[in-house]
Amino acid sequence: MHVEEESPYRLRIERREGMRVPGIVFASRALIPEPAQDKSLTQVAAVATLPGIVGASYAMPDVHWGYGFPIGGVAATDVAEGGVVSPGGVGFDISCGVRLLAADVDRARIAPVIDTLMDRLDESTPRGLGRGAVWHVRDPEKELRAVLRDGAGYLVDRGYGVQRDLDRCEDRGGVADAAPEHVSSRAIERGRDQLGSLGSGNHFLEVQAVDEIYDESAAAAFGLRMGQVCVMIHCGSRGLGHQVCTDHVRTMEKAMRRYGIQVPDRQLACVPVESPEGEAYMGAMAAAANYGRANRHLLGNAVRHAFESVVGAGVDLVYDISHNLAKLENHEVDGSRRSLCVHRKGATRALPPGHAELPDDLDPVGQPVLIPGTMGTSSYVLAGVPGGDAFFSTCHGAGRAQSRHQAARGTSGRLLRDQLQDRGIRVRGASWRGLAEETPTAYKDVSEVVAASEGAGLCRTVARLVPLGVVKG
DNA sequence: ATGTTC
Repeated sequence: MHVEEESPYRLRIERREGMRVPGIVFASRALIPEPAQDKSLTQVAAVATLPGIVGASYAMPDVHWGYGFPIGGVAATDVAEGGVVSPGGVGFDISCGVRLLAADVDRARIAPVIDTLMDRLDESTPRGLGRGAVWHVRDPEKELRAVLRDGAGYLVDRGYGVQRDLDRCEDRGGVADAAPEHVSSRAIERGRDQLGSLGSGNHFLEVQAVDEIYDESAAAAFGLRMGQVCVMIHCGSRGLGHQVCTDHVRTMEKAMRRYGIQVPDRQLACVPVESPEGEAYMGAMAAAANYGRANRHLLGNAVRHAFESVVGAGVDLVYDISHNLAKLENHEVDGSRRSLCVHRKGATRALPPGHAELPDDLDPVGQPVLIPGTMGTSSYVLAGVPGGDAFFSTCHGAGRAQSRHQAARGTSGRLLRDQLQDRGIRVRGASWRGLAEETPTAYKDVSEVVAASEGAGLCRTVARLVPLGVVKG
């Protein structure tokens, strides 16, 4: 494939057979995965063939191979022009995302109790495949439907969490047009006993400290100061979101022929946003997104209780943002305002200062963007900036460079835990195998990904966080 | 990512 370097951190894949728009990859050549084992640039080109796509098929610096769309992909379709929605452009883990909490305490003050704190978080964070959850209620099915409709707001009404948890959450804690009736009974059954659980894979809960501040005024507006203790939670919508994706991909595979849509890869199954199948998916996806926010909300609330009892410190939400979602947004395209379906898969929305959807206190600085690193490495807090041409989007994390199998072959979970603990990072794992698969050497360098994102004009860097202890899914 | 197989 011919990839031209337009400028540093901006590679271009020119239009050819079937592509409606070019491909734009915001990366240095060094950040592009090896094509022999990773077909992500082919996927960028394939996404460019989707009906109604506008601008370009974009990829972020952490791009790597995914289901249909690349992970790190951004694609927007024009709804009024027959633009499609594709579950592959959202991913199986609908509304997977990151929640960052800031404790009212500095790292020096928790040093004497950090092991106790990690033990408490270890106990209070259900994780691993299909095991338990924080949430216990009398009528789970009825309450689950309320969560699917209203998201975290329903939980605050019921006495879990506080108003700031909603003010500082994307969409104020819940997407408005969720349609629980398009979530199958099987999906609901899978989600019933998993609300308030981490899951597995790259999901984690980490106690961190602010180690570097690059932008004082933005950090202050976000509620962050040097040396402060934070908690980062990375998880998604568990089995419920997975089942929603599976159900609607199946429906679309059959329906798309009726709309005369042909795609180069079966995993790019899609239908017009404005079709019964498209609207059903959008509604079910929104419901799964509400489940995802409620999931992180409950885990964050458990963290708050752990800090209260072990440290005697309060914990405030900095922000909660998804990196696997499609949203209907208005953007200017070729000089006119259009309603677009913006798919972000392994890519984070990054609203600039002054954007109407920001809460008042974030209006002058832009939206916080939360970038989890890998185990033992830094994480970052970024902010949205004006301009950029990927519909206000940026990277979402380090991005895998090796398969899970490859990763596990190169190390062992026990060895990895010992290496991390030797560096003063407490590890509370779920499985040795899972730990080995998440070895930092299986990922790109998150600092390079962040530098490329800023260099490409997609965001600016606000703060760096370093890990003190990790509860691993 | 995922009751890692419909």
